[in-house]
Amino acid sequence: MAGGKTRYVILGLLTEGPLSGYEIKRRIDLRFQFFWSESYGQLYPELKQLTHLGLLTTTDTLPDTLPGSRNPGSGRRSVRYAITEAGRDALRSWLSEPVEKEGIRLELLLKMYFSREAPPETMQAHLHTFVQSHRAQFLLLDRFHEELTRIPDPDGNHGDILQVIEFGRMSNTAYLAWAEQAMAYLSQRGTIPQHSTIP
Amino acid sequence: MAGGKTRYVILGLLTEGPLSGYEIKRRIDLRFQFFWSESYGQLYPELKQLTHLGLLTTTDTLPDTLPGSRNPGSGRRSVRYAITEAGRDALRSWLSEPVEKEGIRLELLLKMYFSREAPPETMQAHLHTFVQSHRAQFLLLDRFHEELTRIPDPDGNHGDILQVIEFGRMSNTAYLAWAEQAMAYLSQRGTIPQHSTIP
DNA sequence: GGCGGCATGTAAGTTGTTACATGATTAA
DNA sequence: TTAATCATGTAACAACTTACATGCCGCC
Repeated sequence: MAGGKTRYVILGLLTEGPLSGYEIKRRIDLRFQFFWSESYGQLYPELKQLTHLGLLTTTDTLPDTLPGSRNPGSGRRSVRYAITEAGRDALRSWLSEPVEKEGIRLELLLKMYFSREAPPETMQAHLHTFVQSHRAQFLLLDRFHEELTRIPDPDGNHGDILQVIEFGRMSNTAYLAWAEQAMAYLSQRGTIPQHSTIP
Repeated sequence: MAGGKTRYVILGLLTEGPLSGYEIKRRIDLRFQFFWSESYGQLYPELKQLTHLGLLTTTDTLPDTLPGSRNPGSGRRSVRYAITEAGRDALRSWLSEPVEKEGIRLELLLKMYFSREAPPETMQAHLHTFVQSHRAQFLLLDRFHEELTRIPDPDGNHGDILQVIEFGRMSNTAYLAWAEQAMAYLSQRGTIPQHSTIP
């Protein structure tokens, strides 16, 4: 009973307006990248099930349904999903339920913990990759933030999302600061051999 | 091919000395609590398999094998596992492989993102729980740190572990700082209704 | 005599990933 | 014409959790 959150990610995203499965995936990859992920193998079956449960409705955009299209008979097929009132209820009910225990798994820390078994260069390389990917995350965060500010927000609904971005920024900052420290430690450890023999 | 890390957690932990399955579980729960978790359902079958592969050896401590025991025939049964040279090789080889992409899933942020669908009190309650659990994590981190300093470390091998603890402290600090900010935001959002009507 | 901690294990079920299959459209 | 992106979907597999079953030991 730990999983099954895919459902609420979908429902939540659709409160912003109707989307296709592909678009949902893209939003998750771009916006949620630093705290969530979903695969098509989860997404599509769940969309089907949610529709079956009446929490979503579908509007199948067929090739020729686009009026005034330059090239008739064109236009990619796509299934757009929209949330129903029942779907909104399900989302709200989930929102009020307590957050389940988070099960984080950071392989980097596992390797750091056991790294006395390996030369310092190994961990330095891992940390380097870590730093790179978290620096890249900052850029994605900025891009998302920019995107958000370009969308008008009369009722101040963007505040919650801004908080999420803030989380990304703050945790990333901490991760990078730590990585720098750890790098310094490793280069120092590297110069000191097993047991210092004073000549 | 994403998982299968359980193996290396076991192998790594056993570099510190022989342990029973139960002790391994306990160490993971106490020391790795903020970045890793394992269940018995993973642990025991993996121990069996690793032994089968020759990466571990077992020493079954049977009730009457304790010499000089006050009460003969007593002593709990426990299977102690020790790492072999092949096991060490496997661990070292894994250490040198690149860290796989981390798949974090923070339900709290998901809820924060969609929280405009719920009253501010909901998120405030979730954040409260979040703060509590991360404050508790600090205590566990301190306990572990203390435990570590009590163990003599002639060759300076504890440095790597200290870095892991440092990660825990720094990220926790960031999480708590963020939570405070988010709390402040929510109480302010709470006082402002949908659209401010100036009388 | 019962509870909590020590200790080992399994079976069933759920969740999630990967790889594959398919095919249209657009731009180089 | 070929690669990239859009787009939907499934089957097989791997990983992981939960709940259960079992039993000893020491303490209150």
